[in-house]
Amino acid sequence: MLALVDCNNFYVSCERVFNPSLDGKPVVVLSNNDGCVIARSDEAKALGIEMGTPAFMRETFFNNNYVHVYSSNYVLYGSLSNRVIRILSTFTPAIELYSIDEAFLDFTGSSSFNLENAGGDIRMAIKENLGIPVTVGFAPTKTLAKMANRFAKKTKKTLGVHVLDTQEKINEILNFIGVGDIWGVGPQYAKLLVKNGFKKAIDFVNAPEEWIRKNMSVMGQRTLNELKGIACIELEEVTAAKKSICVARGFGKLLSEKGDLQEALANYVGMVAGKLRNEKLCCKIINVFIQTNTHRREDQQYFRSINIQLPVATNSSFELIRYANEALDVIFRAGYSYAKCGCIANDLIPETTVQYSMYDTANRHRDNVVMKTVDTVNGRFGKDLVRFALQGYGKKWKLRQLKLSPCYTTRIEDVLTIKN
DNA sequence: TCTGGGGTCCTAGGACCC
DNA sequence: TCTGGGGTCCTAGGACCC
Repeated sequence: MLALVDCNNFYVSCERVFNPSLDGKPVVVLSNNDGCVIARSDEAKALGIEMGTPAFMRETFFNNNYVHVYSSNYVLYGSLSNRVIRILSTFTPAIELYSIDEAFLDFTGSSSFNLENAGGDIRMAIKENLGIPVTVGFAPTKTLAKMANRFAKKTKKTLGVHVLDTQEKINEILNFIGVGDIWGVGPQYAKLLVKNGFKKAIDFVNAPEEWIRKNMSVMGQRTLNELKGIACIELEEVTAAKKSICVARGFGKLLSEKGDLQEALANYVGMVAGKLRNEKLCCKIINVFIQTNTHRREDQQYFRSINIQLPVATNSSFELIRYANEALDVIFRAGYSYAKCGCIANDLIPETTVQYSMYDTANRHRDNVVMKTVDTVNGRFGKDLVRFALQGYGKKWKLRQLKLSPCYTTRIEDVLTIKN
């Protein structure tokens, strides 16, 4: 049996841990740049606030309904996520970290104990130690465990735990859940399925396999098997090596000066390089892209990206910033209002297996020492004290984060003070 | 009349996930 | 004025090879 443990409204719950006055009130958390709603409390959902709603369109509504609005604080959420995982690890060592707020746990072989009780224990441990509410779904396959979890959240009767241990219980859910709520079926496939008469998950399960294979590729077929109880998606206890690392951001406002884009890009590339060093990886290819605001139909649109093949794989900030800047020279066109740019590192290899070149002109040993020192200094002060020239101090591109909560668990100045 | 077959690699685009 | 970011996988089509 597999369990899927999923934190309820995770980002909102994190905000509530350090601000209990938010309990029972409508709370939303916004995406980067305070763009759209990416997490909602139950009360916010009840008000009809949809996932992905642009915040600026609902500002009056938020004010009129006393909705508490927060910018996303990924440092805080990441830190609490680690603590959730630590608690989950005490229940079984067989665990896959699926996302910041979800984990699959394998209870195969422990069928002797009561799963309902085990689910209740998990919920209580995380609630009491961290103050975060979670929901647990048990089932023989990942896709069914997802479904059990979703069912537990939707019905409320289940007290946050649902176990799919008989075909009758599985059928009950398949009859209840719409195709769009199946894990692996997104909006496009949901539309296609409904158009062809498959409305509920049960219709999907009974659909002809050839039709699924033809219209939804092997992924659809896999989902079909998973729903029939045939496990096709393995538990990945070891986090797979990353295949790409990306940093891309919309700017706080539109930019048309090349210098401003250079500065933004240099900062994002610096972040990519930092992530690479963190994971002890180097990249052989970087992709740089710039784009205008696609929502503004009235504006001239421009999108362009370019791949740069590096002579020697690297994770050095100055080297990558230099290449990215050359890439920008190629793709930049004057006369557009740019809204976003980004850098993706591809073809990642471990630091230790970099193939050097006879014709290499860079002093890699020296560069590595410099980067290590920069990381140490910046790490100690918790911010980018040491910066590269192109990264500048203009910050015209900077994110809007007007409603950011403190980093309660990771920054000493932000630790809560208890009054006496 | 008849104009090969089998393979690899790369890229762009589309789907999905949280 | 303001519309997220970071990932994965699959497929089709084109270029190229012998």
